[in-house]
Amino acid sequence: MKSTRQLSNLEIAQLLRKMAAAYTILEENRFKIIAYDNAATAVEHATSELKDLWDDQKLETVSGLGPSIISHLDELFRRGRVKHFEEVLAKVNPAVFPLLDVPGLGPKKAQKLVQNLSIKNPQTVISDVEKAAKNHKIAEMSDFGEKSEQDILDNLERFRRGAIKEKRMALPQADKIAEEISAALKEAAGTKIVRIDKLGSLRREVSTIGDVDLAVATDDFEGVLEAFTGLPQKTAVIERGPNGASLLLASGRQADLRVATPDGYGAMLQYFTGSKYHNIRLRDYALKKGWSLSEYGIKQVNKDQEKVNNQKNLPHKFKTEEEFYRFLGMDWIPPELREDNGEIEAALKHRLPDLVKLSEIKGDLQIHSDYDRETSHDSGVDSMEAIREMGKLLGYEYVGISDHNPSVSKHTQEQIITKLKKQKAYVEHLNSSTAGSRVINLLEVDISSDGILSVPQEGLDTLDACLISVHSAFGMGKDQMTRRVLAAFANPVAKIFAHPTGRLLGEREGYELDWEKVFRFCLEFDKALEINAYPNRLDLPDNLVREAVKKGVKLSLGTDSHLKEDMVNMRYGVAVARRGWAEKSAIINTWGYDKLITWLRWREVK
DNA sequence: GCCGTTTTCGGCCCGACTGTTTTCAGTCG
Repeated sequence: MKSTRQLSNLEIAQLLRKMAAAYTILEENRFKIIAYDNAATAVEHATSELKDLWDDQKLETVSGLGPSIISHLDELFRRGRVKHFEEVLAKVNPAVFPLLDVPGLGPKKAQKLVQNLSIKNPQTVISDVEKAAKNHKIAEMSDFGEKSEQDILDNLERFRRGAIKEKRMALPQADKIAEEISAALKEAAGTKIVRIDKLGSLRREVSTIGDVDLAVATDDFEGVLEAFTGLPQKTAVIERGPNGASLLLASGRQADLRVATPDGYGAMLQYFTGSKYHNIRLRDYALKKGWSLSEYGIKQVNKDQEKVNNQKNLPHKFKTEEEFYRFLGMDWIPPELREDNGEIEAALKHRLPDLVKLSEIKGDLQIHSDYDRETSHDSGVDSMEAIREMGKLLGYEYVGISDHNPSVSKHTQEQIITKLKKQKAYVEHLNSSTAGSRVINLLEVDISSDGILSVPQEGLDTLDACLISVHSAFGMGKDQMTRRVLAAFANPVAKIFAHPTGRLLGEREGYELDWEKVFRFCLEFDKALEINAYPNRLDLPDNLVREAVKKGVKLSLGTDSHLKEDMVNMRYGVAVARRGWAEKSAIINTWGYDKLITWLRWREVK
């Protein structure tokens, strides 16, 4: 089965959302609208490409896709278009759709605007609306006024800026801001603070973060909010309400604080940690049990609808999240799992995974040293000795030194072999003393565009093992790239595929790979995929980690440090692993030295 | 249109905020 065009999950989700918006304007049954919206969300969150699921006739395994939408998607993959969708969309003025991306404008308001202003052209609608607002045409319209006209102007302005910027931070950057603000707030508010936690995507350790959200348990809301809004890190106070406040920071980032009393803190923490989809599913479950959830606690749903007579229905309060989840009959769910990916079902059955912990990591398997400065890419700045000392400080049994391969343009094959033989002898010399962690003799080897490793076999054979990675020709198609990588990975010395998607957060999408094939290959030949903990990589991404974990593919953690101080970034690699439901057993860095070195040095018989 | 640990029919998340309203609809997170 071949479709005319590869449709990404994101494109499909956008199409479904467009349908939901169209149905909203056409005043379809509101639950049908919700169903389309939910389907869009389900597609966005799917851990596999929908096209691949369709190929395997497994679309119905995605919760949120039912028989009707699946039949439409079937048509979409077969013919590249859906007749029913086209008919529905044809009934809606196409100029509404660009407006939906403007904050504050939804389907209803967008429809009123294009209708009243007689706009038909989706290409010009944004500037047409802007012009109308400036000429005070919008304030005259019913359901709009002076204020909403100005809001539209402001939001169009934000939209223009946002369309260019809208960059989320990498997790480590957001984390650093959170640490700084927390420390300053503790300093300023002192004993008024009973507890302080991160919230939102930051607490769930998502790889990219929008705003920095914090929670404080206190009996003195005023005092804490006063301290927060007075922090010297701020450039402006954006908002200040009774239960929270928002600051603009010098970096242009926003920091939000929510406060709650200690006896109700658990429910608030749970609510604002999200994710939205986790909470929706949780409330849906609770509702069926007769409970209604909110940031203030859990209260009984009044079946008889007579809430008027029942003003005493105050919520149960929860000091901790553990109590909150226990009340619902489930285990406490680690924040990293709260994405509505099956964690609620697992928590009910008491079968949540025992997620890998930083303390279980016994070494770092990608570090660059200054041993050889004529490498194909950046060398590190610290010596192997300094790195192994740092390893010892972090409690590691071993450190994997994985410098880039010697530059091919600056060396002959013979010179590369000679260098690597020397390196091997040097590592052996280091390991003859017990000054720090054991050094593992690795190398990060470039995969050339034709799938050949940039080091001759005799050089590779001096190593304990090598990591392989793509550092050039990113633009090739999925099939060609998969062949390239697997050709290189077939070398018995190649044990770990480093930063496998090649993405750089906020800078570059990864290249495309046929993940089913890569996973199968790893299982068949006993290879590992890296979770690279470098701040702007965090690669493998969490959704692919989840797939790898499900299939039993081994994972390797490496910080890709070029400075020994960066080795502390290991915690972010662990965060990605945890978001992918990885237990200790999935990660080769949790093995002791003997087991690991045996695995690395093992060469399959060809 | 989707879904099932009280339902294959009868439900479908919660609260805040905003602006334009005389009691609520739309949007957001």
